[in-house]
Amino acid sequence: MDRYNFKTVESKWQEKWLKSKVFESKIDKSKEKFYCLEMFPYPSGKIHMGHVRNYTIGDVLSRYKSLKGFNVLHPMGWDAFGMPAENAARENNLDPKDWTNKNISTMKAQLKRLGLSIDWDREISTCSEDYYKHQQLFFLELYEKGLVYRKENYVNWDPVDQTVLANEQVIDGKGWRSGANVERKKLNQWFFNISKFSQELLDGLDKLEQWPNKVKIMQKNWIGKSFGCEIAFQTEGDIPVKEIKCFTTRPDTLFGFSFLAVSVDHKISKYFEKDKKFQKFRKECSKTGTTEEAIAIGEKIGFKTNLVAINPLNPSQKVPVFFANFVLMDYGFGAVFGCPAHDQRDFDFAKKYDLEIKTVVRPNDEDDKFEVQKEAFTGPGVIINSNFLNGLKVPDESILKTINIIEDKKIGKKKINFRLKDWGVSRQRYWGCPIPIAYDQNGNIKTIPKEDLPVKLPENVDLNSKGNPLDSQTKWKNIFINGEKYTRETDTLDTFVCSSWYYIRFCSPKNAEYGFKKEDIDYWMPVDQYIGGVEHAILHLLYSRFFTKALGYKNTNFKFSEPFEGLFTQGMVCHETYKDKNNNWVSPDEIELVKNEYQKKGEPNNKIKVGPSESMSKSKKNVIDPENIMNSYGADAVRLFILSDSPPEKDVQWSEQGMLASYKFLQKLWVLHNKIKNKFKDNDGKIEESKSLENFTNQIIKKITTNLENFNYNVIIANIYEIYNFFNKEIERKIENKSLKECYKKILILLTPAIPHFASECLLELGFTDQLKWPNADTNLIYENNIDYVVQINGKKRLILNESRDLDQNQLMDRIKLNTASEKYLKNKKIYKIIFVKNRLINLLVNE
RNA sequence: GGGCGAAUGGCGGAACUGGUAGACGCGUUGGACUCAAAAUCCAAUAGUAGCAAUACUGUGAGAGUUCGAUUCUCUCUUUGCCCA
Repeated sequence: MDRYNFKTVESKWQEKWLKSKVFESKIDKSKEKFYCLEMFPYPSGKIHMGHVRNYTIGDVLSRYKSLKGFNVLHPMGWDAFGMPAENAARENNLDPKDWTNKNISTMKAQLKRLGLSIDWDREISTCSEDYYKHQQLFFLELYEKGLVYRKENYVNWDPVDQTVLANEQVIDGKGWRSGANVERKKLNQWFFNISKFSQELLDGLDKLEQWPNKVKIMQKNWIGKSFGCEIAFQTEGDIPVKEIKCFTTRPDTLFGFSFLAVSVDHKISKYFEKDKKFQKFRKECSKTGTTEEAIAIGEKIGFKTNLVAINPLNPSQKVPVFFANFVLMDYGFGAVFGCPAHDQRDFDFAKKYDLEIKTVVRPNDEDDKFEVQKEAFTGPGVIINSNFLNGLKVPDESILKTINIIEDKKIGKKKINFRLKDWGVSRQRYWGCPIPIAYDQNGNIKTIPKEDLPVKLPENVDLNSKGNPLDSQTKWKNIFINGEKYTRETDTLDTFVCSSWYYIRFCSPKNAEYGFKKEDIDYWMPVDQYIGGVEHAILHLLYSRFFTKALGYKNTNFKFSEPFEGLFTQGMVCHETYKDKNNNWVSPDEIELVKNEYQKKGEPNNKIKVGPSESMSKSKKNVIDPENIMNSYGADAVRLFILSDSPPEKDVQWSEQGMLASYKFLQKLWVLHNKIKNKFKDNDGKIEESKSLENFTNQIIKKITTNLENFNYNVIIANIYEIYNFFNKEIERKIENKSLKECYKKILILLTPAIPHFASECLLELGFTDQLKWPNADTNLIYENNIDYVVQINGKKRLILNESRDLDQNQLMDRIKLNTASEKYLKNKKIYKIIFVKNRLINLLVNE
């Protein structure tokens, strides 16, 4: 008997699948569709284990749904624009396009080797003109709908990458890619008006029942709806400003007012521009980033003006007006009133500048003499020291009533504020989608005529120039439209724009006229199951939701409002980290185990320190290359291992031993398969002996089906091991041939989603070449006539009785009394209560 | 500081709507095969006591609800993620 040769089997099936186009998807209205999508990869060079995990999970689902009779769409493409291409091209003196396309072909071959059930006819790449020309058209359509605009704005500037970063691309005040300290800079930028959809994006979350709750909560927090009111404060001073508007969520603390703080970018700053001290202060402020986090952590500093603001509820009170670094122009009106007793930031500020701290809220369990001491009190309680507001319950009653009073007095009004800001999409980079805009001599915006699309990226661009390489492309930049001279926009679009609609393009990947065909998206959209990393929980998913809504805006033909019906976020692939005696990271294949201790290969005195298991990353060198693993063990074994060790939503720990075990298991399974194959030649089976086989088969069908439906893919692998253990014993007995054949065929179909090459080969060997269907569990065959009844005495398990099913309480009691083992528990004792659960257990409560 | 989640053998992890805790795998130990090793196969494997049948303890800690709690409620500890 041969060993299982994964090399020939796997490549044979991969060719076969490709040739017979089994994964090609066409609209078929007689069938229910299932659109399964995994987040498409960035073509960075080679696939990594994270991809293997992500796409294996998606493949298991696609294959399962397919066998279930769904018309499955399972496409793949490339998120091909972006900075790594530009950087790599610069370092190696290449064209980003060549670099990217080379990576794509490498990675495509690797994905094919994994045996994924992908419809490669639908492959798309965001850097191809066929893709981005439609994106440019969408841009113009959104511009016409008023959802795109240009404005001058402070931006997060990455001085290393020489580009603008969105707030969410700034982490700890540093650029998410370069790690450089982010600066503030004023630039003209293109924006998508995502904030117009704030409420809709928030409401839409409630309907996404198949999304993980934590992702919905993250998005909700990101959108950040807050309810409060705007208040106009009258001001006095020697500059011509009579009023400053503030937004607040705590108008009820207005009697605790002790200063008013405005952003350095507030319009009143123009009266201070000549002041040297103010200039210095402003510079100081620009050092702190613009993120909320940077502001919260950073020191609160202020610049006192000679203005005073009047408390509208208490006109005799006048307080100083400050410029302060913790107030952002983006939030509300760029001005807040300070109530130190009940806001920690204000409290810190007041301590520093020696301002009054007046307590106006007391906790429920304190009396009216309560005073804020070391920190602000922000909890619920009762309003005090506030004249006509006294006694109101904080927060609900007090806020609503105060807003009513403020509205009555006409000093402000109710207002809802969102934290979500418009999406800045301009990037000063070459390798991105060109923005289809030009400017006339006076700088007025001119849209590129639609018939002139796409605006192609120029080729042979010098990437070594500082800043945006497109700036120096004069030939490309200067154009004529209708005989008039214009200059092209040189910014390109954030690559998040490309990934915000690719799921739509997959429905009509070759449609030349437009980004999609209505017929196609009406059938395929929305995506039934989207699978990817949780790191995209906010940005990519929010942008995609926005893009769908923007395309549907003022467009009655657009039928869906949410792109992803179901979302699954998988965990990361981790590996132990290693450091040598010099504290340098060492990769797993550079070390060896000698006498229970790790050392660097061939260097007995270079001991290795084993660090915690962390997400695989090149910088920590704890990476396992999927290609090597596939060469040694084959695709099915890798799939088996990556699914087996942890639930898919949690991190999985890569283990060489586990990987090897999966490989060995397939060999064992192959031996078993051959035993079964030989058994078919015998004909002396008996019908009675096939009962347990049928019972087991139907039970395992039920288990695997439920586990597939619930994404318990690690348990499915355990179920497959159970199959092996059972059949390996059962095969030694005499089983009726017909029954064995039927059951085993079903079993092999169950194996198909996880280990498709192996299962297909086994099915073919036994001549099961008809259209395969997912088996249904026959519940009649699952129920056994005998049940293991659990007998508890005073809640403790004492006996297990195997008796016929459907016994009632009295019948079961009789059996217990007949059982000699029960005697010692029941002799001389009085049963005062019996709890009986049919076909399961009986609990006898006895007195001593 | 706020929100969400997690905690089960040496390890990764199972356990349906509250009903036999530890499925399945790794590792470990013993055995078979072998000159030997690897591979393979068989067996054992939560802890304590016992030759054994068996008994007691046991799902981060403490309380509560219940005939019965890994599962529900409260408090706490540790930890992860997100936001501030």
